Amino acid sequence: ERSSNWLIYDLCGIGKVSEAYFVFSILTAKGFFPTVYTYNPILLGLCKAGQIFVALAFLTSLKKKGFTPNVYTFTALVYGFSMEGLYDEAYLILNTMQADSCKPNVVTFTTIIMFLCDDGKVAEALSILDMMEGGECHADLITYNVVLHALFSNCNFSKACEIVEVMDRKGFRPDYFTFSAVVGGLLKTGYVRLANRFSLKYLDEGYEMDLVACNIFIHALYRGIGSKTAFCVLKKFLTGGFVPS
RNA sequence: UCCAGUGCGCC
Repeated sequence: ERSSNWLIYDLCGIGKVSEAYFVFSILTAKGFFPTVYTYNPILLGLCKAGQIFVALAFLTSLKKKGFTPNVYTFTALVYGFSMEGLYDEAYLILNTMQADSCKPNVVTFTTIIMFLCDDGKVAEALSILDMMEGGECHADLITYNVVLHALFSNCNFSKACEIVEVMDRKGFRPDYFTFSAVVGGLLKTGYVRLANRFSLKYLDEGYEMDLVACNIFIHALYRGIGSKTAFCVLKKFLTGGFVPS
């Protein structure tokens, strides 16, 4: 049964959700008992494919058979609704999931926040963040990264500074997601000099680095300080064992 | 213990 979950998980991961569902139906027809590890990946796969209503119907049928959803299950639905811009429905899930003794967690809220931001509804996203800060479910680094990404992409620097101060006060260390969100936003909006300063600062402080961050920083340096600096940084990465894509 | 959320570009 572990390996069937595995197969279903991998099928969903490569976008073959109907194949995964097919495997699921065969297995259950043979008397196999699915768990959250079996159907959650299918539900999320459906949601990511824009099939939120199929996912809903599937969940209804699971519940009828006595299978229990968990917070991952509802977070998948929240993902699906938010992705389609159906925020009222997403909010409704937050309330109705309590009937299945599930409470939304930081992932659930961060998911809505992210889609609201991408949809230009940053003020509404920030109000959810405020609500979290006032409640028992606190924002984590990913939540802040998502919000900073939106604020820097929209040149809302004053609010961004507030957030950075809150992060600092709470002891959250920025990571390469934070910096690529910040530098990427600055580059996109034309603040090349600022993007350079952030890049150099991050590089100086010897934080962790990955390919995406490397691309962004080299792009920033290339457009700002110039190709020489960018090339030096690239060279440093290459000799450090980085494999460019 | 096997399930969920964040960043560049290409498509």
